[in-house]
Amino acid sequence: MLSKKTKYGLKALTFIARNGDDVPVQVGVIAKSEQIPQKFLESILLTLRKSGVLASKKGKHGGYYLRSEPSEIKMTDVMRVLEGPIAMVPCVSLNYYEKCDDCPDETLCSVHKLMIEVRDSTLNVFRNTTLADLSSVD
Amino acid sequence: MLSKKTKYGLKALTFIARNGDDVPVQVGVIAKSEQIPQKFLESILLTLRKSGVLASKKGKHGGYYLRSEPSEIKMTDVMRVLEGPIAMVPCVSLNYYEKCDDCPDETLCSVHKLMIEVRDSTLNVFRNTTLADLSSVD
DNA sequence: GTAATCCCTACTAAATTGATAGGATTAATA
DNA sequence: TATTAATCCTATCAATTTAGTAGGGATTAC
Repeated sequence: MLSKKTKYGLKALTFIARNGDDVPVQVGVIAKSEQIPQKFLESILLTLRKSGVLASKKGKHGGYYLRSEPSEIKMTDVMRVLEGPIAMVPCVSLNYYEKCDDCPDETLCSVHKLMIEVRDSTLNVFRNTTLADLSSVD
Repeated sequence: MLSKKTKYGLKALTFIARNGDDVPVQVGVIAKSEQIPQKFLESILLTLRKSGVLASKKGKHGGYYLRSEPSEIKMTDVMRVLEGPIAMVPCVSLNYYEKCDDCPDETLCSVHKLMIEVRDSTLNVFRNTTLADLSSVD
């Protein structure tokens, strides 16, 4: 299951992208429009900022804005920040690889074999989708 | 993340498939060989039996065996039983569809759009992979 | 009838998720 | 400079899910 965190994060990013990049968008505005608990959304946007996807402006008339063009923001990056590793098991993760305690030989492990396939196909989607694709109304 | 339940279930199915279909395999044998807590594995194999993937024989010299040929057991079926819906959100699930409370219009939802893609690519893997593929040693 | 095996229900500890609370910090503007 | 409106940060918490454990009942081979 997709976590609420990721769902809210994607919705918020889409909202910001659709808004255009002239002025920063406030958390409160997004929360109200997208029906997201404001405090929860605050923490989500904070992690997106810390990870470099979003930038922010503090104080009055502050808010969040995209650090790059929507077409430059890949889902691989966004999903890794919000949802964590794309691989369903650490032993097939590109960025967070970890050997299984049990598995004596990965090449013989059926789970490993299957999860490599799943990882690759999912990765293929995320690599070829940007925030611009999500934000377009087609 | 893939649950342990699914991981153990897949390993057990692979073990049974590799064993050949002449005699039933006991839970204890699988648990020992694959380093899976026996009682936990018992409950997993039970759900696989109830869902029609496995069949069992009770009593002495009993155990579990495949109900069909490995090449006939699709990962779509196995994964749905073990891990639940393949879609990451209910609003893109083929078998467990549910409308989002928030989303007024799915066609405008960016999360929906992205998750359709992910679902399709994952489904493509599971539809084209059978237990025979997992069990082969190539 | 006894041993081995699946079957079933109930319980539980730990981790994760989805928040909420309260305030500190920063910046615009009157 | 005081006020207001924002982000930023830390801590806490209830509910749910996960990953098991416990104990015994039912069935079958021998």
